[in-house]
Amino acid sequence: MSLDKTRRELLQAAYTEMHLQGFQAASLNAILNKAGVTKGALYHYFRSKKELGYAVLDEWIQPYLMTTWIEPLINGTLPPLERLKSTISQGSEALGDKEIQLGCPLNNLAQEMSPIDEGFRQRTDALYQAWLESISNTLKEGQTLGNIRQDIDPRDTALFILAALEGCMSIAKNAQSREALVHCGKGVLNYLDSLAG
Amino acid sequence: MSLDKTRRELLQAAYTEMHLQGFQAASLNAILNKAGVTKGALYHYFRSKKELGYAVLDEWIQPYLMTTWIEPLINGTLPPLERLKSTISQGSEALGDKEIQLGCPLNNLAQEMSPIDEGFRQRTDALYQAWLESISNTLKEGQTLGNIRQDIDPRDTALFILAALEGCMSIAKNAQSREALVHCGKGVLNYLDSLAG
DNA sequence: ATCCCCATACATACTGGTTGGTATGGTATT
DNA sequence: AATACCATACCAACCAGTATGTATGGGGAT
Repeated sequence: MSLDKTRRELLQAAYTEMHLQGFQAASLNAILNKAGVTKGALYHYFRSKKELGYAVLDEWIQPYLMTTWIEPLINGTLPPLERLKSTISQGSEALGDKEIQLGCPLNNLAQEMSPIDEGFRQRTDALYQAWLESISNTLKEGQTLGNIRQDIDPRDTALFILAALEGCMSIAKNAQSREALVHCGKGVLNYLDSLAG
Repeated sequence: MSLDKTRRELLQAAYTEMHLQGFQAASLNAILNKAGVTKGALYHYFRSKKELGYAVLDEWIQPYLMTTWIEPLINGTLPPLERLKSTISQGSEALGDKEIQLGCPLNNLAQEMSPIDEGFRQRTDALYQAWLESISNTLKEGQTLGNIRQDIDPRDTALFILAALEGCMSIAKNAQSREALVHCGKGVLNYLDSLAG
């Protein structure tokens, strides 16, 4: 019976290294060092570097996205608009300084890999679609409840909110500054307020 | 007398390759092939791959940013809010399909390199600051003219606009879709309209 | 005008190191 | 005994960078 401990440590090490260096620049030897195993272990569990990268997306980044950004929108008890605002606030505040400097891992991979590898692109796109749908549904719910303006298109608005969020992360990453993230996040929250109706 | 034709072709080839693959994954040999020269030429004009990357930012990306995104804000004759909207519209429409798929070259480099190389980070940050200031000044001008709301902070708002713009580019890049860019851009323009006052 | 001098502007060939990937072998578990 | 699990050793390909060679053209001396 296997607990796949080695596999999990490989995934974690790969995630860390990819988050720091990007996928292409992430060295397998560096990952192996960090995980404390050797090439034999790696190629026992994964057929190639690319499949390791796919697994990081499927088994590491996706769960994080679900639990801290999507599920609070689905399962939350607050009114829709407040639920959106609190999810964004909490998600941002939960970020450590290092995570701000390194940026959103999903966005990083999407930006780096989507033009050059279809497998990565499909995965990142699927995650964005799920995220988008959770925001869009929350907006729709607010519209039926009557406390979100009726004249906005939920999908377009959700797309814009998502873009603004990722943009804030990008700005903060480049400025290497939590303050930039806070200022930019304030803009997002102000925009959300403008959706009340 | 030298027209630095070789140097310019190296810069252009490096820009293209970096735009497609990213800086780290851009192969010098691929750049040399594309430019039609050899290593001797490259290392005659640039001391290292990194300095070539810096030069691409300084001499290729910066001019593009200035002429199509910043100077229209400074020299434009439209009223401030319309000037912002038209600059954004025109800048977006000028993008070819390939450029949408490959994303904003400034954002690409910023995302990839800012956590791991201070030289890149300083350059991309300086460009973002210049961009930010041009937007911020346009907002201020609108406030003094009275057709932009007085209760918004120009710098914070400019930061949010910039984040939203870069976010739209990111979303469109990952979706590989001009339609996504258009929908998302609509959100930006709507937001800008909400600043009128 | 012509010779030399030498810097500029590249091309060619090569280096040590790293890359992702493989082949093989051993060991523990079932 | 067979399979899962993983370490070691090795590979060709590629990497950025360097050492060296060479063609060219302009400037000064004659």
